Amino acid sequence: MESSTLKDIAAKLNLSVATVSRAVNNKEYVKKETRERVMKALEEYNYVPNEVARSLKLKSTKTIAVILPDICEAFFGEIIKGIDEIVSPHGYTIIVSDTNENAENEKKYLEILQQKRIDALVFATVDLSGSNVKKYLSAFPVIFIDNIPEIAGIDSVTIDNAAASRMAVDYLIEAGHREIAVIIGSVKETTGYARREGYLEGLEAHDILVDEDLIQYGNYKEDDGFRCMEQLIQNRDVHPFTAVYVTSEKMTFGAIKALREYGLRMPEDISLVGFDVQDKAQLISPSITTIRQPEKMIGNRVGELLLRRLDGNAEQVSGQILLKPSLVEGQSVKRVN
Amino acid sequence: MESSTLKDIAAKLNLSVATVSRAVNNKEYVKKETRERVMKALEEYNYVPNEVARSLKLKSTKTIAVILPDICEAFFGEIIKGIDEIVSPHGYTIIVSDTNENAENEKKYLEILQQKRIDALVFATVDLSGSNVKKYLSAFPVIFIDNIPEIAGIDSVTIDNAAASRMAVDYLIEAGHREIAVIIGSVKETTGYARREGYLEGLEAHDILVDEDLIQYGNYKEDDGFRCMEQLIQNRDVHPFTAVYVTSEKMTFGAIKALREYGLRMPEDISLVGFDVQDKAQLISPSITTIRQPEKMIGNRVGELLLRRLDGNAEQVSGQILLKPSLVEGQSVKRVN
DNA sequence: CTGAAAGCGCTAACAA
DNA sequence: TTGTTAGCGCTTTCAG
Repeated sequence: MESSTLKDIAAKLNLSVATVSRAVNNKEYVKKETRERVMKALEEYNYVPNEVARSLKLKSTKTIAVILPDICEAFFGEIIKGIDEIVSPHGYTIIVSDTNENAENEKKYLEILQQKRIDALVFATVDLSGSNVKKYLSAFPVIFIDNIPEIAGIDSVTIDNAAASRMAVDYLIEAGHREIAVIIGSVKETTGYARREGYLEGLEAHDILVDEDLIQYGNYKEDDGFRCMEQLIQNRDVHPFTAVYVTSEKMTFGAIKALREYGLRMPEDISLVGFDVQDKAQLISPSITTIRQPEKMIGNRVGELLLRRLDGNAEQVSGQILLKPSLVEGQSVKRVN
Repeated sequence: MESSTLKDIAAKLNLSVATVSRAVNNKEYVKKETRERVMKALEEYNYVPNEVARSLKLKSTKTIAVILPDICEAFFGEIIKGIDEIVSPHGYTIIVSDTNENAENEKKYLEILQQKRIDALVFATVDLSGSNVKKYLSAFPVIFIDNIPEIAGIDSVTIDNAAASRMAVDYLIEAGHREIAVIIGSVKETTGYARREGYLEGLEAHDILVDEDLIQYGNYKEDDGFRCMEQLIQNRDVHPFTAVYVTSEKMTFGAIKALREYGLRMPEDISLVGFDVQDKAQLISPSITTIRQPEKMIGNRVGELLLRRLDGNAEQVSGQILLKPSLVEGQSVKRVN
């Protein structure tokens, strides 16, 4: 059946659109009897509110966009669920855009989303400089996750990445390792930078000298992990190590493949601590000791921050929320000595 | 900088909104010089088209919704990417809703999305009856994926599920197995039904008698896989089997866990063919022989079908597109005899 | 080639 | 308690 408009309903009932609108939206100043007549007509004539018209009038679409680099990563899925849990009871809908890790696509989506008049944005950017997003910061609230660009006064929700590295390094040292390599992301963005800091601090705290050649830089992809690990393995005579800490899931997988390819056993020959490794089926063996982020909680915090920004009761303290990571013990680290 | 409207621009330039609109939309009947003046002003006064107003006027939001049971499954992620690849060049944006495998949430989202006036829907439903979606079939084009409810004349894109089962069974028989158990979804929806048919056909074609007790029914979740496998194992004296075919990724994981728990080795004691198993890191060992769906291609076909429906050149033949699954060989099947 | 005017469906003063 | 009116920003006839 064709759906009808407020005007249609008003005509059928010999009322004004204003009155029907009030009834529909449960506003006051509608006689009980009138309200009932309207409610009945709504059913009868199949009224479906037009959210587009509503948005135009109210200048709010009740829509929150999430831009992320790869929708296939379960990590982001959990975050989205976490956000949704908080904002959907308030009538907000989430729309997701996948950039395929491509900064140009980010630019494209940013533009489209502004045209669609989203109310707010949650952004996991791959653009370290943040130059693309700058011009939108005044158009709608933006909350960064995962990767925080170097811009002053922005909102973000992440784990304490330095602390994460500290946990990994401390754990390895505790297990008796002292020659600890690391495969890390670009230090040009805050995430990579903080993870590196934590690693350095960890060594320092235990009076271990840093060997710069044991620090390899990748770009979070599996190939990078492979390449970095390969590099480490090849330099092994000059720069020996017994353990490696890899700072992303994909790089962890790549690193493990390199180990295999070079016939190195894990953990017998090399111990490994990964990052974000999600082994939902617990089928990987040996199971991997890994740093984990509280995805759901990240999503929840983002949702709460979002609501605060959208309420606009504007206590505009920029919120750099840091959550605690955890270390999940597997069998990929060998105790030595 | 505040963004401005067509009206603002028109005022600044002493033109009518109509003319400015024409210029902005690259329509004809605009003097070249005027067009240039407008284009320059657009920049200068920071004009951002209001897609909401446009949608209201044009009665099209250029938005395609995807409702799915769990956004964390990479399977759906790939499909979304596949759809996006096709439709985004035509100006459509995708919005994703995650129902957490809950039919009530499907209902909720269906309603919201209709209010938001989406142009079309791609639906991976968990509601076998399809009763929730029926009333929306006339409101916008709906294309079903993954799980096809029993409704006549709907569009869908799936793999040939019977053929998939045939492949799995033929493969096992070829490897010398004749006592083949199966863990399958509900046969009340077409997917489960077809997968069962394929299994039965496969046995029949090789003159193997069907033992109904070797057919276990679950609901696609990991727990179901575990429970079904457990059942099979416990009945093993009376209903022996050397191989099992499991028809979803989660159930496959559950089944493997049950095998482990009961001390059965794979493939030495029991051979297994899984479904949809995505071992992106190739870290599971032994690697699992599995049926795979061509996700990207499913997405592409959905996108194409969508465009055809949206163009509305209305060759309304309902499209039940069937794609070919494939079998990826791993090490979970043992050759016998 | 350009402008005036209507209207998409809704909300919110303001008046009655 | 209800109706009238204006207007959100845009597209599109139709007239000039």
